[in-house]
Amino acid sequence: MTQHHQHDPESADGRIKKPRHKKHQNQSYGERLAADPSYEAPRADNAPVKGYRSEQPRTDRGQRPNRDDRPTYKRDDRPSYNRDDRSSYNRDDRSRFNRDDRSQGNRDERPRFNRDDRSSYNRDDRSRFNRDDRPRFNRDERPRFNRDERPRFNRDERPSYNRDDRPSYNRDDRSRFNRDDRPSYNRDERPQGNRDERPQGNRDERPRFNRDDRSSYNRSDRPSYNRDDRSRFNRDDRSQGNRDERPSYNRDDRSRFNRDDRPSYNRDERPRYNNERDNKSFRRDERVNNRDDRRSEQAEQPVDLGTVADDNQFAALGLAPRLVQRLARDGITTPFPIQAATIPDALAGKDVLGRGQTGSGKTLGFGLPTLMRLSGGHTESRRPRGMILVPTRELAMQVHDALEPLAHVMNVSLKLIAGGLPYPKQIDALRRGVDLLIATPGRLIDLCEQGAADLGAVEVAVLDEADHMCDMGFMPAVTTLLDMTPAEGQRLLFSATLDNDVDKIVRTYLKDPVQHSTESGQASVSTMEHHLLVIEPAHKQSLTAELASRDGRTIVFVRTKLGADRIATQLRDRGVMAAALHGGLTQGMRNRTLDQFKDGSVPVLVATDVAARGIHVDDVGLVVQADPPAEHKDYLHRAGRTARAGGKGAVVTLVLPHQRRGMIRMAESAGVKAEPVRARPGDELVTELTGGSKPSGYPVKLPAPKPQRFNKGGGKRFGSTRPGRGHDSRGGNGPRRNGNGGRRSDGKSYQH
DNA sequence: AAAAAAC
Repeated sequence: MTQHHQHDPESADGRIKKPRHKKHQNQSYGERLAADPSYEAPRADNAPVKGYRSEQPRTDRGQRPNRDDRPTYKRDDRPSYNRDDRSSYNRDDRSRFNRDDRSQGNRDERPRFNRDDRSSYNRDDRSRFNRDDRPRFNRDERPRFNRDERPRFNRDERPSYNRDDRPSYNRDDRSRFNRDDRPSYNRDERPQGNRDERPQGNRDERPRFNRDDRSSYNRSDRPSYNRDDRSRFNRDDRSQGNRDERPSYNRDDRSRFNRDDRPSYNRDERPRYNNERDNKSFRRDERVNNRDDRRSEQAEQPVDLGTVADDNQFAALGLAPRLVQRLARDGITTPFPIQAATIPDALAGKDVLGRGQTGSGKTLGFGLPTLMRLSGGHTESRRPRGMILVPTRELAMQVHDALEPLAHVMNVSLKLIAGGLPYPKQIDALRRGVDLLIATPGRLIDLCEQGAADLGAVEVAVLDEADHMCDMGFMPAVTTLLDMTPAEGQRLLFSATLDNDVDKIVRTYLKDPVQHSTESGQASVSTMEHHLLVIEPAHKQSLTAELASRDGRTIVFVRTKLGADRIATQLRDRGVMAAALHGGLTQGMRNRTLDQFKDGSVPVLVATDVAARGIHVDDVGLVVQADPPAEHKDYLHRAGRTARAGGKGAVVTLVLPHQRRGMIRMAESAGVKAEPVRARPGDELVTELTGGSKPSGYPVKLPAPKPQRFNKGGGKRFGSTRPGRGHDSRGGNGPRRNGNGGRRSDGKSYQH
């Protein structure tokens, strides 16, 4: 920029100068003043400067005086607030407010406010507001609410509310309750009740209540309540109740609940849960020894898992035979594309960036290499060597359950670290030394801060659903945890989509990552159909109910937690068995609801986006988005709950008119080919989607939770030592609220 | 922008 540029806004003294108007650009001030005498020359350099640089007193500029210049606030100088100096507030000197001297204010002389003379407020005299003349609100002409013509509420005609006419409530007229006429309650006049005249009631003559004469209440004569004389309840004489002879309640003799015979709940013999509790010793050194013993023992005698077919492609990826055998036992013999792509690289120790659609098998994609790597190593107390981070507790459970049998054959111990379940077990497991953690961020950070866990030995760190983990809210937690892991460790990052701030994480934490994207980040499952229904707001409820009343499993997605509760209730009121799932419920409720959805007793799940990602339930035939998703990624995640594993599925999005444009754009970016269609309840399209079944209209109730008798704690996971409290590990009454106590971590309150 | 994630 040249020094004398025409538009250089800075003048020599550094003040901002307004550029001249274009029209007068070539005129000097003199010339312009000559042409227009009213023209005021612009401020010269010595002209008074306005604003804070001005020499002008602040008060002249309409500002309050500077602190030191303000005289009026000095305590002793203030004239007006000194009580005794006030002139105008002196009570007796007031002229205008002197009660008796006011000319206008004399009550009886004021013309306008004289009660009876006021024209406009006088009820009967008002002209404008005269009751009978108002055209639209004329009281008497309104047919239904006309005061005097209403037959039922006319004051004088109502029989029952007239004070004096009411027969029954007039105190003195009551016939039945007249004090003096009541015969039976007057103490002295009762014929029977006179104390001395009662024939039977004479204290000493009454036979039946004589203390000593009673037969049945005589203490010594009662046979059945005498503690030692009872025959049936005599402890030692009971034949059936004898502790050692009762068959069914004897703890050790029960056949069905015999601890050692139950296969699945026996802690020590369950094959899949075997990891931590093998040893009965509580002394740490012994436990460690036992643990090592177990390892070598199992290594010597591997379970016979069947043979590996020659063409098993998992074997070709470089996985251990035992792992391949275990997979084959579950019928998993052909790797999904994402697995085939990432497993070799991950096994080679490289950092991997995996992008695959929901349901594409990402869990095994990172799980198998992780287990391979951790197998056979040595884990110190509190220093796990592997960590898998997931965004929701449900997902953590799912990953844990999926990897558990595989971890078992690889002799890798793993532990679910998530909120909502008791600390002690997690802390114990860590202290004992657990190889692999599957964790949600909050609890893991908590445990690290407590000193229960140390991530300094983590060789493999996995981030599942990375794009979600890189959300604004999650990012700090995730970076905190990744910062605690050694930089030279291997990092695997898996996600359906790789946008958001994923690249920030990738740049910071991954070394030369190998990227594998098996599919585009778009909807490409051919067995999934998409429908955008443009609906009237008033039809939303009934349409949702119609769609959800179909046979088979349905997930209804809504935007907010309150919305989930509300719609679930509405659906049940209309006869559709539905339950809400969101993060505001107790972990126990969340588990129960998900279990009920999985076992089919509740076919409709109304969920927030807590269920949008990763949750796998078979045979969800329809996803209804009662509220459109916030963005296209959410659409894909939600849609991914249906048409899993090659099944068929439909996604129906209810779109309100004002959401139409945004929804079309979203569908485009999601790669969904669907035209918005107008729809109302009962339409053919809706019938087609639901198979024609309609909600019954009769309210239904949620199934009661299964009675949990011997399986203490009430569930297959999150077992509490206190029966009856479900999974809620907290004390106290009332529902457990959101994990952070009903308060958001960002300090705002929930608003809906 | 809500939801999720710790007591």
